[in-house]
Amino acid sequence: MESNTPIRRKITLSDIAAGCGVSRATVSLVLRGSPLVNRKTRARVEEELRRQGYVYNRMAANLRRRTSSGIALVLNELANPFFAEFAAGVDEVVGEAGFVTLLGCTNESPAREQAVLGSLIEHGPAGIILSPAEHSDASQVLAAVGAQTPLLLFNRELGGSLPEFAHWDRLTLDNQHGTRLATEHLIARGHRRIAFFGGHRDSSSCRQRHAGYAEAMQAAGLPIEPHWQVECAPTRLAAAAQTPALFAAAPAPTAAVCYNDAVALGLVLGLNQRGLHPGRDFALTGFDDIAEAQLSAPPLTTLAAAPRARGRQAAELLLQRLREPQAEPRHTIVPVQLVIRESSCAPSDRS
Amino acid sequence: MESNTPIRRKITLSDIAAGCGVSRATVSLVLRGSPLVNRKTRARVEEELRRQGYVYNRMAANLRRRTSSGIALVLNELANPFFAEFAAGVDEVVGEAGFVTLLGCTNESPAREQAVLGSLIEHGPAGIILSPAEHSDASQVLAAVGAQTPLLLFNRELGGSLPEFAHWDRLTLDNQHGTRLATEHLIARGHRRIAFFGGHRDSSSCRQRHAGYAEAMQAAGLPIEPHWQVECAPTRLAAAAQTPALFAAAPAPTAAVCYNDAVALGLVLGLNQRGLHPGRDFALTGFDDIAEAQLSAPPLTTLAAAPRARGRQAAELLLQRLREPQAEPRHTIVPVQLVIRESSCAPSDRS
DNA sequence: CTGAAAGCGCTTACAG
DNA sequence: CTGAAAGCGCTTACAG
Repeated sequence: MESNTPIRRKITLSDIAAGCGVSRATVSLVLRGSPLVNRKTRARVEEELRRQGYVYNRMAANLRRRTSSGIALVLNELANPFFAEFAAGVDEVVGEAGFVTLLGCTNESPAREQAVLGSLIEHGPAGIILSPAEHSDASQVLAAVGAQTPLLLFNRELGGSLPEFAHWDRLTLDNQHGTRLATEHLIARGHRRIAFFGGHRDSSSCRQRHAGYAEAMQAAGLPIEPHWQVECAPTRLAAAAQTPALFAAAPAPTAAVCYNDAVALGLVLGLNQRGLHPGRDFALTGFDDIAEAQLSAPPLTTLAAAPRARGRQAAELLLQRLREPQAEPRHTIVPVQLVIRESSCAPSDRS
Repeated sequence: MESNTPIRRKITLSDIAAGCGVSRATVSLVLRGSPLVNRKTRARVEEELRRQGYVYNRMAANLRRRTSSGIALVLNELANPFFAEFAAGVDEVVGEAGFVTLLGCTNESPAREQAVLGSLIEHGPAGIILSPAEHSDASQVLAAVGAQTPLLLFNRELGGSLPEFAHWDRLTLDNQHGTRLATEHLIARGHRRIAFFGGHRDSSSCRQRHAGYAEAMQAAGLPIEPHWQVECAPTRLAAAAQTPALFAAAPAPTAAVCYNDAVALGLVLGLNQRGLHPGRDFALTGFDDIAEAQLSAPPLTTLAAAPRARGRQAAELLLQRLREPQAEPRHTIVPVQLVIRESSCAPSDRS
């Protein structure tokens, strides 16, 4: 609650009014571009604003008008290039609309998420874009932000049940359809023993991606061995370390649908360590199309979500909500695009 | 100047005061943790705060106290992983100190930088951390932010001369020393024909990195051929496209110090296209140690700047400045660490 | 220990 | 077309 910092005296409306012999009201009308003000008066005031180097105090104006010019952006992880691109997209649209982005990172900790939301909400943002931390809970979030402030949920579902009266919009990727495409692609190339690799099953995006994989396998009448479904943290390191689990029992898979690109790149490392050449004797796909994907060896077949465009979209959805507070909550599901590169081009006949 | 959005009625101090029969002043004292309030009164007020779901309006408080709880973070490029990590570091420290981060991206455009700074300054931030856009000019920045708000310059120098009365702190990487280390490393491995590849000479960091290279070459008594100094945009694509320029004339270099990792990875591509194997028949180094560096083929020898730590450091320097507004402006130069990986291990005898 | 009053910098009916 | 007055939600001397 503490920890602010004094700032030095600044020029105010009163200084300008005094400086050119009009009332504060008139200066305010000039600032807000009102047509009521006489041209000559306006010119005089504008000259004085320039002369004294006036800077508008938007916080004071917001207080008086009971408005807000901030949009809070709360991310589970900013260092991840996917979210960095997303944030850049959000900030573009937020800025174009004359708002300012209030940033908060939670580092995947629901406790930090509570703290961050609590701090941001005190600044009275017009709306919130939240990409929840893993295991973040709907009722906790509601307690932190209240039901007044419009909120857009991005990327993940919240745990617990979303209270009816919280009209939150959602923007999510079509995870399930994405991995279904990837799996069908591998099947079309002749693979029959396909693994699902990486991620934690308690994350909603992982469950959805796994479901798309399982769906495609079932539709093709292909069985799924238990040891083809390996969980691990969604990082390169963890994925490299877990690679042996795929080959712990016979029959070994000839291909893998990975939870995301980080996991896929880790699997590439793990395969290399076993003397396998991904793209030649093992096929794999990722998810996200991060910058590294097209540069890795081999280049990664993956699912592109266009994170910057998603950021712009998220901001636009939120701005729209601000315009129509009463409209029905919307759930926007974004299709995801299969980008075919060499990593999935291994033949399946290496059985 | 327009474009705000109405928010619904919220619980205020007056509601709480009325709700438990005390004055607004008393409630305020409770909120700010004053020891003046009777225990029983405090308990009653706190209960009422909870009951009504009060949320503190920090903007109103800031206005009255003439304080600010915002730190503006203005970045030339957020999508770049280096700056994403940096931003995450800044936000950590800013949040820990009870401030909130106001984000603005400029996408390397001085015009957008002006707009972003203009918008942020209206929100009265306590301080600003600015990583300038290329070609951003000191007097422009000063015009946008004024001399009142403490500003910390990160990463790049501003064009034009910095007015004396703007006491801006600076935090920069020791670019020159970094590339000197890289060049010396290549020389120690026996290379004598070493190129400096990528970047634009009108960026201050590029000039500094080139100077470190030239310094090491000169110290070793090695000549520098004109065609070993190739400029290009600091992207993979541009670097790949410019690779042939290194080999346009004899004698060809056997190694290159690259402006940054993106350029180095592009050079890797360009070399591959010529049938050369970096790390085997050509040695190269990068700068930044981005995540891809250790994963590329071959892994990249590079200079690590630890961007998240730099972000924390930048925020701490700014907070310190807020505590001591009158202290002398500081220029902090951060050493950068040589991380040796396979890309620089090509022997030099392929002449 | 508590309350009445003034004021942060703005905006907006309402008169004139 | 312009000004006097009230008020956004808070804080802080100042009395009592």
